[in-house]
Amino acid sequence: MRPKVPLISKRKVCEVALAIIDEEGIDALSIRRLARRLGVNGASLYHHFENKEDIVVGAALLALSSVRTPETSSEDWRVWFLRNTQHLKAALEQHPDLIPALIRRNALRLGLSEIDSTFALLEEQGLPIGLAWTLMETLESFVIGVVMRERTADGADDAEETYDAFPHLRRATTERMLSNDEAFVLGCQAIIDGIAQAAESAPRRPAAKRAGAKKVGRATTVTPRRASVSNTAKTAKTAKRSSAPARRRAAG
Amino acid sequence: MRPKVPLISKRKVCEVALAIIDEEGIDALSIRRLARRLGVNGASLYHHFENKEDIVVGAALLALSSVRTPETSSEDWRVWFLRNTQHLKAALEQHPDLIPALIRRNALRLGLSEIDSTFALLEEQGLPIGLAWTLMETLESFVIGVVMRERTADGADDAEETYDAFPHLRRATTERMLSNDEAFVLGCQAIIDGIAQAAESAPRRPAAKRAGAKKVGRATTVTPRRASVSNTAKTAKTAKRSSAPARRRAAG
DNA sequence: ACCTGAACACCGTTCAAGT
DNA sequence: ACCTGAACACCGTTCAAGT
Repeated sequence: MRPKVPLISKRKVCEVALAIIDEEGIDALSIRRLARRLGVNGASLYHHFENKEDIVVGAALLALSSVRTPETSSEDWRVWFLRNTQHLKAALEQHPDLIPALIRRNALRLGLSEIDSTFALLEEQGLPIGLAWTLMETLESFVIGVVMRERTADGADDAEETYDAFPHLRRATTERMLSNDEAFVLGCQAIIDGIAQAAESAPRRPAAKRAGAKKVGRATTVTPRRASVSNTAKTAKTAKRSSAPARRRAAG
Repeated sequence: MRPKVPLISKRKVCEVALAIIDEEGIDALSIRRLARRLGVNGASLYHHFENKEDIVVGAALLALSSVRTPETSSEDWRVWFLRNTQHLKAALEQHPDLIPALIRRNALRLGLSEIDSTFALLEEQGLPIGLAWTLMETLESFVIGVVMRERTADGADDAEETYDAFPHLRRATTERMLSNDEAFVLGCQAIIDGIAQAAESAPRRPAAKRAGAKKVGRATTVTPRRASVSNTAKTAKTAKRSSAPARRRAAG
């Protein structure tokens, strides 16, 4: 039977899905379970979502909605970019199960318009626009990696005797100088400074396009490369990899 | 019936599992499918493995076996550590589906004895042992994040007109200065240099244990500014150090 | 000890049928 | 248009039974 006002709202579905994921982990999320908790039949959800992945992505977007508007203050970009990165990390840490889904759907990135205005501000503050993508993507990658790594089991090396055979390892542990948080900030800061450094040895403006082959890294002479990076680019190397499309389900 | 020589070897199972994962993705790996390809009954696998996760981890270890022995040459650690990191990235890129399993089981790390000897060499080469974990974990995290991010769908912004509304975004794309590979090396190098920098402002040896440890980072910040992220692994630099512009900290 | 078929308790998804 | 029960084609895992 059909009620005049729909029983199901996409929003509500995503909220409950997110609750299940946060409470019991993403493996506990099944269509039937989600539907039961919504007081609804599982099949009904397919009138509102394409498939389960769609629901997970919806939950993920919900989880990240708080950090999807970047703070772009009037401070130096090195400062607010670091702070934004820390916010992203904090948000991802609250829902680490969702990271793969966010990556799959490219949903980690801000919307195009936010990116555009962010890039505008970066350029205004003196960063060569040609480094904006690198800055954003590199820090995003770092955050993803750090948060994913935090989830390691880590439950094997508790034996005190384990260290006896490995004195350096023990000392590395006991004399550890940086906490995880400090290490994270150090990494972010290093990347930011690295980009800033690259900026200094780059042409101020796209005036002399070819002139800017400076060395940024030892093994990496920077050749200005403009092949549209969007989707078609990424070159053959990554294209090969990303050619794994939606898996066919009942193909067998 | 039981043959005198077991039909199933753990090794063979992991190899076939890895083949399925690489050929069709991890979602295509099911016990029944794996068993059929092995010419065996699915239930039989449970005499050799605890569960499916165990099999996946076995496949993952197989995939990483080539990079699990670090190259520790006599070069400066900044050099061989970068190279090892690149090797790890290359290995993970060949089996990105396995990264979550590797993380879950903490299998990405080297064995304890390898870590111990790696740390020994690092200390021998002058790195304060208290920074060894941070160095290793930070770069590992970065690699994980970069490889995971490479898997993004990325298929929505193909419309040429999309960029019309976002001029900065377009220019950021067309004037992009660093390729993905270059950006990766830049990030690694920046982290390595950042650690090296932290090492310089640290006590050489655990002499005054509590003396310097505290002020290394204060929740957000790591020691004095490092403006000179050296381009090359060889550091040497230092010249520009004083030119560091008054940098504000992201205090909160 | 090792392998098997059958069964258990689940899945995601589709679809004709109801209103 | 929206919801439902039933069914389809799968899952991972267990277990008594075979040898």
